[in-house]
Amino acid sequence: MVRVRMADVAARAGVSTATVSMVLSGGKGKRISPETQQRVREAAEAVGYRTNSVARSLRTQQTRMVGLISDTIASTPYAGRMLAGANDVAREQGHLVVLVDTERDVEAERLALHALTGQQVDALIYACMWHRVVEVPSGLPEDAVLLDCAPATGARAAVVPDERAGGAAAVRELVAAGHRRIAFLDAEERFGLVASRLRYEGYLQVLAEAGIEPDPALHVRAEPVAGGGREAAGRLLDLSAERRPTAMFCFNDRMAMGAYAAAHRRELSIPDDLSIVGYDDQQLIAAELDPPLTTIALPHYEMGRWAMEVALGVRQADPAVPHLMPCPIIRRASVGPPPAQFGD
Amino acid sequence: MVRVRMADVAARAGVSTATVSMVLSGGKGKRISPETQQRVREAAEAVGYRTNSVARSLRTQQTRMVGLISDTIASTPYAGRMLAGANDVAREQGHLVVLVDTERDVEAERLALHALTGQQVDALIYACMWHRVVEVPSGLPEDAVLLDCAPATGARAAVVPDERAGGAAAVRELVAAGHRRIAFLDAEERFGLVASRLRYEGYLQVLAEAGIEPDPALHVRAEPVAGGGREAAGRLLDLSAERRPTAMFCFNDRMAMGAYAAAHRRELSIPDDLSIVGYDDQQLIAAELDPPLTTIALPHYEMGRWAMEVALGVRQADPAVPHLMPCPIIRRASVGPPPAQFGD
DNA sequence: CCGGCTCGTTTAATCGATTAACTGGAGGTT
DNA sequence: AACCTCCAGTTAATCGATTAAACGAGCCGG
Repeated sequence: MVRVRMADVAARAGVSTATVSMVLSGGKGKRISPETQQRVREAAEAVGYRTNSVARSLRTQQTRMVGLISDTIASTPYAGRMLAGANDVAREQGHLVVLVDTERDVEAERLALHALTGQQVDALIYACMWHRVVEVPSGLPEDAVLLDCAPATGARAAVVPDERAGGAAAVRELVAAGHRRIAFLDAEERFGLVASRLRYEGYLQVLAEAGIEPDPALHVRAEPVAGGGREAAGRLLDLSAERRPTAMFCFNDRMAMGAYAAAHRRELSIPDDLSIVGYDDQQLIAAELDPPLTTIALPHYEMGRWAMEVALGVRQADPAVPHLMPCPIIRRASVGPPPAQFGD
Repeated sequence: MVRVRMADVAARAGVSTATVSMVLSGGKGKRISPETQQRVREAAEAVGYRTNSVARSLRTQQTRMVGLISDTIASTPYAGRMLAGANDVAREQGHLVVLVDTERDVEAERLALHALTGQQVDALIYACMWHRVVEVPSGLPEDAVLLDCAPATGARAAVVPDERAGGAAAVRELVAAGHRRIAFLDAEERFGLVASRLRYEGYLQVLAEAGIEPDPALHVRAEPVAGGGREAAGRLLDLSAERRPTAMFCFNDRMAMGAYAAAHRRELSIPDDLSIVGYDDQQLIAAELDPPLTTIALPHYEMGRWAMEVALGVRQADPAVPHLMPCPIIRRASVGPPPAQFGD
């Protein structure tokens, strides 16, 4: 590939490189006569000139690149939406995203940080692929933005889903449908999920608002996968009629998928006999269950956007406290009124 | 952030920048005395020097960055595995990945190409998030690698899944279990899926090998989602006993999920009454169905690796024909022998 | 004692664009 | 006529590293 330099354009247009630069890099500074501009542009077009951003970056000290360090691109299907949000904003702002996946390896993280700062990126985003509290790696610049994680110590611009409000919305949906015996199929504590505690808080809050005494027997824990959900839902459905829940709020859509299986196995129909709300709005699951699952969406795309907007200075952020991104409820068909014998 | 230049290190070590450069950029060319090397390294460490790769890139004409243009990061959960494969190789080779998502917009594609070539990336990968034939965008360098797509015209290094072999493996698994009436739940033609045709070819090939006359009634098409699978599977299961299939090969795991639902609704047990094989090994679906789904995995990670290896010259590729990456079968629990009355 | 050879290091050109400072000439003012 | 002001563009320094070529000191052989 032949590289065309600015000098080549200048020569062809019969002007200096300075003139070419001024014409091509927008109308700042001195004004160049329209004829000359025209001539330069034609020359550039003719020789197929493309400005070399490495050289420009060296001179201007900005690369129009943003580093995105993430712990794992691979293992979750959420990643895409978050990247998409970040990427969209980057493009809108004329920036490129440089992606590094550290696979949760501290050494890899250090190297990535070196590589990116060496690369003179204009901004940095540190992303987790599921909501958690992180020890900020040393060497992470002050103005880096945390995406889907909150700093264990210190103040940093950060954005996380508003899990508490999401949990509340889920339960509120069930309360509104008339349910009073609402179970929470939670993740086991050993997974140490921030989301687990917060969604539970939302659950309790709405029960309190509705004047429903929480029944500890309805807060069950299992592994947050389909199998765990099936097993936990099974236990609940095998309770005596008066103790059995008429609705379940599941920690995630996979558990909800398991709850569907448990209900079907017992010939219970959703939502006639049992209402279910999930969490995550997992692509290819939630919408495809039968009936489609009412669930709370994680705002990955929006968080990705937010982080990139803050990183590029398009939006201000208060570093003192993580920004809470709302988790909208996605109403589908898994919630209905409780069965008649439980109605009012 | 104070920027430390090589000159600062040189000053502190009492040598020239040339010496610092030679010490720091590996032991090529002239040899520097061990004492000086030591001194330089200490100085660099002391002032916290980090080489400015923009400057280096300008001089050496290589950026150690690889551009990855993809049509949609967002809409599929596969993307992650492909990125992960590419990213891993890039890291092994000391390169960074610059990601651009064009969202299938031709204009965005053109801009991305400009941005990346302007950025002087050392290599380019053009990725699709599902297997298809693409019109290679004009301006894509000759040595760019195509990932999960084949060029409509011209010869390019490219890698795609071996769908035909995958389809064959799926059907062979069923034949081996003793099935003779094997349905193919295909995607509708209007989606124009390359994979559809190839998997069907694999299906036919294995039937032929096994001496089974293909029954056109067992090749049904539907929308390739759970609902389509449910409906198509339902139609097949409602056939008379002697026409009904004992096994189904589904175009993808979502359709398989629908087939499960159809079977359950008819009180058929998997795999006792019906065997099912899917395709994609979709995370969070295949393994979580009950029983876990036997399926064919799309080798996204491996294709990502392959593309990056070719892009970086670690591996040679024949541009004349796309490289076919094997799709391994993932055996779980949805395949068994046909029901007794159909056995031999 | 001098030319030649190593060895370790420095000098200086270079990559390609940006931009502050300057220039030369047209036109205006007093 | 002398001086100022614009205008349209040029000159040259600069960003920070790499590297071919040059350099000087020490050593050896004749």
